[in-house]
Amino acid sequence: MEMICMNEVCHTTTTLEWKKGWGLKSGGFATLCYNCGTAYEDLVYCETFHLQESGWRECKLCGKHIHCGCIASKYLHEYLDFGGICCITCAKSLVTHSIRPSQIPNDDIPNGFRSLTANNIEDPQPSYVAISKNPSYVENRMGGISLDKGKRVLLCKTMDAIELSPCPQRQRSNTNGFIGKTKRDEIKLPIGEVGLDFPNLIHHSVGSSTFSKLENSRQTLGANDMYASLAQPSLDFALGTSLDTSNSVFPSSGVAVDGREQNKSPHFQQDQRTRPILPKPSKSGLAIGLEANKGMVSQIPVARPPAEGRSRTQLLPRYWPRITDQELQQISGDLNSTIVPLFEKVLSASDAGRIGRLVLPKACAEAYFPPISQSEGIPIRIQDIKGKEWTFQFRFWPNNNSRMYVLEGVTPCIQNMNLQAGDTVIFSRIDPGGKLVMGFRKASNSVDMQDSQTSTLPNGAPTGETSLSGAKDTMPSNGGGTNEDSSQWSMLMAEKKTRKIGSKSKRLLMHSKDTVKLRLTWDDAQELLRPSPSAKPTIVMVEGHEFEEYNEPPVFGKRTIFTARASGEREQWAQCDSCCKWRRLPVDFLLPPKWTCSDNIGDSSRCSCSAPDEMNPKELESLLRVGKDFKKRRITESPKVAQERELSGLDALATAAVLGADAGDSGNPSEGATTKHPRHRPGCTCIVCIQPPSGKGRHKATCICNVCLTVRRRFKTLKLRRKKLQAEREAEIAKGKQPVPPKEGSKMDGGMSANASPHPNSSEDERSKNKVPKDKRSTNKVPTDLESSKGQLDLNFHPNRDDDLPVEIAGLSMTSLVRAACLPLDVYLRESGLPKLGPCLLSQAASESDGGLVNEGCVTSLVGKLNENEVDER
DNA sequence: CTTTTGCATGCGAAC
DNA sequence: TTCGCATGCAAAAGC
Repeated sequence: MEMICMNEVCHTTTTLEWKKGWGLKSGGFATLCYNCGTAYEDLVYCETFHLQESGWRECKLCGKHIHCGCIASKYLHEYLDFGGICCITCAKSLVTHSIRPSQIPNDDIPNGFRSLTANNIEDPQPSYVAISKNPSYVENRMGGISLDKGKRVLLCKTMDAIELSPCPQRQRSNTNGFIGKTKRDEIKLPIGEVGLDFPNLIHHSVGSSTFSKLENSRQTLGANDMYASLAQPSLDFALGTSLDTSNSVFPSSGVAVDGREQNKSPHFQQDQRTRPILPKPSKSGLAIGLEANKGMVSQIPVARPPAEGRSRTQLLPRYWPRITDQELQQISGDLNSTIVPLFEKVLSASDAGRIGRLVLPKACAEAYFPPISQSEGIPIRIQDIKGKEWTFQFRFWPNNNSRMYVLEGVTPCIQNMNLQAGDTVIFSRIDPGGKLVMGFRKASNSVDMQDSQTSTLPNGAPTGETSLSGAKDTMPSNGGGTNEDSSQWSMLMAEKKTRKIGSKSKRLLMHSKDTVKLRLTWDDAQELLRPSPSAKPTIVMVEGHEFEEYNEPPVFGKRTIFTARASGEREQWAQCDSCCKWRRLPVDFLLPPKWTCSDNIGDSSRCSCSAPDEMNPKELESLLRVGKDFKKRRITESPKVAQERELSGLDALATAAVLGADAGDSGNPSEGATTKHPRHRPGCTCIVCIQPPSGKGRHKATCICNVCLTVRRRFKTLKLRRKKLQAEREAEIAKGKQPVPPKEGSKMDGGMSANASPHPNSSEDERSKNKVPKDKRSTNKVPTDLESSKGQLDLNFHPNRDDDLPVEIAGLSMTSLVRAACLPLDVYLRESGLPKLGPCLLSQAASESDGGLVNEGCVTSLVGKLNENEVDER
C-alpha cells in the first residue's frame, strides 16, 4: 500500500508494509513506512479483508456485488472506515463531498493518491477510503484504515482516484511509474484465463473471521490452481499470478508443486505467516505508467521496485529490475503486451559457469516462482519475447533450515545469450498471460572488452546494453573460437573484478549504462564549465608548465557554438537568452550562464535585442546544425571511441599541426571551447592536456614525429621572427627611439626556452652544454643562436593558444590577429609595413611553407604578432 | 576420467 | 545473531 508517510522528516510517497510482532493493538500488526520505518499503528490490518480476498461482497450502500479478490473483479471497490467495502460508484458519491486533509498540501499528494477524506471534517471517526484499481493489491496490503492521531490521510490508488482528481504526471517519477491512469478494462482478464470458479469463491468468501480460514481459503484456491494447471495443455509458467489465485499454469508434469496445496512445508508455512499475502499480478503498474507517460519516456534505467507489493517491500534493491521506460514501452508496444519487470540478478561465476545452475535470490524465487514443496522442484518455461522458450528446473536445496533456490539447466540459455559472470539477467513477466521473460544486461567490463555489444529490441530499437529480447540479435550463432576466448577472458576479468571488489561492493557497482550516462553528463558539464566571473586565476608553474588555478569553483557557462570561416577565422556564436538571436563573439569570450544582447558590449552594433540578426536564416540553420551534429556525435560516440579519442590527443595535435590549427575547430565547433577552460576536459587536445604527466613519454630530441617536426619548424620560424624584431629594435635604437624593453617572464619565451623541451632530460643537457644561465633562459630575450635552441622544443607551447591573450590589445582585436595569422609571412610583413626579411630568412621561411605546412606562415605570423604585442605592452 | 548432483561451508549483509 | 548465497567438495552417475 502506498501513501504519503506522515513523518515530517520522511514525508515521501512510500510503501507501507505490514509487520507483526510488537503487540500492537491492531492484532499484532502495524504498518510501517518502507522508507523511514515509521509505524502507523492505527492503520490496522483488516482481517476481514483477508477473508474476502477472493470472494464477492455486497456493497453496503447499494447492494451491488463486488468481487474483490482478483484482477477479474467486475467492479472496483473501496474500503470504508466503518467496515467492509463498497463499490466505486458509491465511493464516488462520498468523494464528491470530500475534503483534503489539511496536513498534506495538494501538490504533495503523489500521482494516484488523492484525498477522499470524509466530507464531514468534524466527524470524530474520519473516513479513509482506499480506491483500488488493482483491488488485490490493496486488499493484500490494507484493510480498513482508521485515523492516525487526527491526521486525515486518504490512501487511494490508481485509476478512479485519478479520474476524479487527475494528478500531474510530473509526479510520476515519485512512484517509478507504477501508478498512473489506465483504462478500467486493462486490469481485467478473462475469467477463463484467470481460472477462477467464481461461485466457489463466493461460497467460501463470506463469514469467516479467522486467519486460519484464510489459509483454508488459499488452500482451496490452490486446488483451483491445480485444476487450472491440469486443465491447461500449455506448460507455460504464468509468473506471479500463480502465487495468489489462479492464472498460473504449471507444467503438467503431475508434480505436486505447491506447498499451499499440500501444506507439507513448514518452511512455506512460516513464510505464509510472516508474509501473509502474495500480491496479485499487477498489470496496472507498467501499463499504467507507460500509458500515462507517452511522449515523455525516461531513458534512464531505473531500479524499479517490482510492481508486486510483496516483492516491493521485501526484495533488496539490488534485485530491483533496471530497465528504461522506453525499453518497456517499445517492447510492450510491439507485442501488444505489458512487460512487468520483476527482478534481476548479477550473474556470479557459479551462475555463469558450466555447471548450469543459476542461484535465485530466495525472496525473488518465493515471490515470483511457483511454490515448491519438493526439493526436486518443477520444470518451468521461460521465454524471450521472440518466443524462444527455455525450460529450466526450478528447485531448491535444503540449506541450514532454509532453502536455496536454483534454476537448473540454464547453461544453454546463458551461452546463447553470451552471458558471463558479472552480466545481469532480468526476469520480467509479459502480461497478459503471465509468461516469464528472461532478459539480460551486459556488464560494463564485458562491454568494454567486446566492442560494446548492443542489444536490439524486437522492433529494432537499440537498447544499449539491456535486452529483454533474449539477445537474439546479438548472439553469435555458435561460440566460435574467438568469441569463446573473448568470453573466457571476459569471465576471467569479471571474476577477478568480482573477487577484487567483493560482495561488499555489490551495491556500489555501477551499471555500465549508468557510467556512460554519467560520463556524458560529466563531459557536458565540462564543456560548460567556466571560471567564475569574479575569479582571478593564479598562474602556477608545475614542472615549468603554466597552469591556471582558480580559488573559486567553476561555474556553468552558456553553451556556444564555435565556427571557422573559410578564411580560417574562428568565431563564437551565442544565443541571447532574451531575444534568442545569435550574436557573434570573440572566440575566447567566456559567457556567463545567462547572457543577453545587452551583455554583448564588444559589439556596439549588436548589443541590443533590437539589433537585427547577423545571420540570415540559412546561415543560422547551418550554424545550429553544426552545433547539433557535434553534440550528436559526442553522444552517440561509443565509450570505446571516446576513450580512443581521449588517448589520441597527441595524434590530434599532430593532425592539427599538419592540417592547420583550425582544421579541428572547423569540424568540431564546440571543441573550440577549450580556450581558457578552468579544467581541461577529457579529450581535450590542447597542449597542456596532451602532455604526459611527470615528463614520462616525452619525445626524444631525435624524434622526427609530426609533432616534433612541426614544433621545430614553428620554433625556427619564431626565432626568425624574433630575430627580425630584434633587428627592428636595434634599428630603432639606432634611430634614437626609445627601445622597447623585453618583457620579463614572457609566457612565450618561458615556454620555449625554459620549459620548452618535449625532451626534458635532453634539454637539460642542452642547457648545460650551451651554458645558458637559468635566469637568462627564463627571460624573453630572443636567442641569437638558433642552434642553441635545438632540442628545447616545447610541446606545451601552443602556437594557436590564444586563451591567455587579451581580446583587445592596442587596437588589435582577436579577429585581426587571427586574420593576420592566416596571412603568408611576406604578405603580412608587407601589410604591416614591416621591413622584408633578408633573402636567406625568406628562403628559409619559404622552404618551410613548401614543407607542406599550409598554416605555418599563419602560425608564425600570429606568434610574431602576439610577441610584438607583448613587446609593445612592455 | 569426466560430469553431474547434492550438500556443506564460510563470508558478508541484514536484522 | 541470523540469514542468504557463492562456492567448494565429495559422492554418484555417465561416458
